[in-house]
Amino acid sequence: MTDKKVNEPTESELEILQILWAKGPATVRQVNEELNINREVGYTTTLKIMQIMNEKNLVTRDTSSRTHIYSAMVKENTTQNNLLKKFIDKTYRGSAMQLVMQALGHQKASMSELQELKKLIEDIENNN
Amino acid sequence: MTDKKVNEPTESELEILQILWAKGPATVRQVNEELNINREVGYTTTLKIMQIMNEKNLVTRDTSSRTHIYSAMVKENTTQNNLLKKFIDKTYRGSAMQLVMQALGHQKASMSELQELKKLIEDIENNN
DNA sequence: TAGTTATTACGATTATATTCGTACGAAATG
DNA sequence: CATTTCGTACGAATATAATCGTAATAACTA
Repeated sequence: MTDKKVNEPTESELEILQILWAKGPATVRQVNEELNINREVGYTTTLKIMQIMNEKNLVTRDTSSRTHIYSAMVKENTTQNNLLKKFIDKTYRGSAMQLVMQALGHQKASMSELQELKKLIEDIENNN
Repeated sequence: MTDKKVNEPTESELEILQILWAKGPATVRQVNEELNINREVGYTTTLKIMQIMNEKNLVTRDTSSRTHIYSAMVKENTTQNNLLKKFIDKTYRGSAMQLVMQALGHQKASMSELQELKKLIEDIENNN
């Protein structure tokens, strides 16, 4: 058991990860400005959270120049999957299918998305 | 705007709702015993949370006898949908389809479930 | 009926996440 | 070079959720 425990990001941390995933490596200021599009957040607040994220190894930072550059250390896909698993357990008592059914009602899917989805289902059927 | 703000249950509250949804109306003791199957929780802890849930109108209680009987006031479906919407926004930047795709990888679906799912997709296609 | 047990109410404590103020120093600017 | 601006570090304050201890009293039991 030398594996590090999986550190789930908190809500604020996830918000910051989203920005880093979308924009790539960024400074605290850049992230903070991005956050402030939606809601008011103080600069040192963002800084502090990103420092904590660094301790948790959710991000790394390049400290070679005075202005540090932060990069996501966890992958979007992996993070989503971890959160999804937990969410399914807590909210759907483990039934992924039930979640899928409800989620389909949640958004108008494009034809191509539906095609893709059908193909995915075919694949699953064939492996059964 | 006379509508009450939607009160999302916290994690502990959701856990208790799950029990009430599954078992129907129950006493604090019954809920607490159920919770203790998985992890240790003090009786007064459960009591306190259920009292808070009552204030939030997540549950009602029959106080006609000394031992109060609690019932869920919110529907499982509605609660799941509210939480799902928020989850999709926060974790999948609003893309329900992406969540669906990932969720399908999360559980072996039975043939009948897959049938049901395909039917649902057909329906969506026809309404497009 | 005396003592034990069960139940509620409620405040206090603990845990965790979020927010922010302040200090300190580096860099830029006039 | 003095002053202002920008950046990090860090502790403290605040917010919210979760846990529990204690008091009061109703109900049960020997």
